Order: sequence, then structure tokens, then C-alpha cells
Amino acid sequence: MAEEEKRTSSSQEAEVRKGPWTMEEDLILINYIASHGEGVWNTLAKSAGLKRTGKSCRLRWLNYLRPDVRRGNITPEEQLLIMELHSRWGNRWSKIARQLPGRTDNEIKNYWRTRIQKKAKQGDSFEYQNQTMTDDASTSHSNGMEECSSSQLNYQMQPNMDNSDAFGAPSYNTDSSESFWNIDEFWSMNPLNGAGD
DNA sequence: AATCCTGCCAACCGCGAAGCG
DNA sequence: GCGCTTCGCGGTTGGCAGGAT
Repeated sequence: MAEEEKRTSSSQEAEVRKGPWTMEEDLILINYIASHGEGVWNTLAKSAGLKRTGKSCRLRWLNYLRPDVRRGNITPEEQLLIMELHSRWGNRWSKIARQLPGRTDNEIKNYWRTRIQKKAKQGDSFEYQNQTMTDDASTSHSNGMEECSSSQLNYQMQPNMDNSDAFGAPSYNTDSSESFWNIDEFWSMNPLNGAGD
């Protein structure tokens, strides 16, 4: 990928990175937000030295890096609530997400599209509700991350923690020049609690 | 054992709304 | 009041993993 960037490095826009986030980028973003807080994403992206759009930073933070994000293992109760709220509000995912603490609009949207909507088509009626309730309770294993919900994290923002080295080394893939990793492992280390000590 | 298919999730894109000078 | 910039939302896509054949 470095080659493509070199080729087009003549313009600033060529500096913009796309695709999966690396561990280094995540750390930079987490550190920066810990120090300065959220907001003004474009400025944040530049100030933090990230070659990402503000949009991309915001999405990454809200859907993945935020410590209170719960991922995977949507409970039958949550599913019922999603269906109820969707029937009331339609595809207002962000609105629905606000009623489900820790859930993101993106996750709910994905969940709806891949599971509920599909089964709705199959059943073609609200009878699918009971089906999906029982079905999902037994098939949620498909998500390998459900066991390590971020809700278990004891997280606190600590200003001025700018030493990413203090985080140690979560297990991430080093097969390529990129470093992909699992955020749940990262947060499970409580990096912001005592990372600066 | 190899290939194909399906499901799931992370991320990007486009558009409209809101805020600001 | 107007134009520009930024933010937030919803839709869509690409890639990976696991299962089926």
C-alpha cells in the first residue's frame, strides 16, 4: 500500500488512508481523545497526525474504540426491543441505538439486515419474532467476540496519557506490515488505568 | 482436500442538517 | 440572508470466516 501512497503523494488528498485501521492508528486516536476529548473530527484527525478523514475517525471511535461499546451477543431482550422500536420508528438506527446502551447504530443496522430482516422475509409476517428469539439464543455463537464484551471494562479517561508504549502488546496480527488487532483484548488490559504510571 | 456458498461485520460513500463567520 | 464547513445518519460494499457440497 505504501507504493500507492508514494505514487500519489503529490497531493494532500493522497495522504488519506482508507480501509482497516491498524493498531498504531487506534492507539493514536485513543490517546488523542483521552487527552483532548471528542469533537471537531477533521481537526482532530490532522492534529493527531492520522492520515484519515475526520469522518473515518469518528466512525472508528463511535463504533469500535469507545470503551462503553458492547459488541456481539445481542440478547433476546435487546432483539425484542430492536424489533419493537423498528416497527415504531423504521430505519432510524441512531435513534434505536440510543435506547440500547452500548450498542451502536451500525451494529443494530447490521444485525437487523443480516438476521431479522432476512427471517422476516422468510416468515413474511411477525410470526418470525418467536422464531428469531429462540433461534438467536442458540446461534449467537457465530460471533467469536461475544464472550468479551467491553461492558466488563473498568475504564476511565485519563488526560495526558500520551505514551502508547505503556500499553504493552496486545495480540495482533503481524503477518503483514499492518498490525491488526482485537480491541477487546486491548481494553481488557485496562490500558488507561495506570498506563501513565 | 478443494472449491463454492453464505453470513457477518467493519468501513466507506452520499446526502441532508446544523452551526458558524 | 448566504455560503461554507463540519457533523451525523442511513445505505451500501468489500473482505473474511465458517459451513456445505
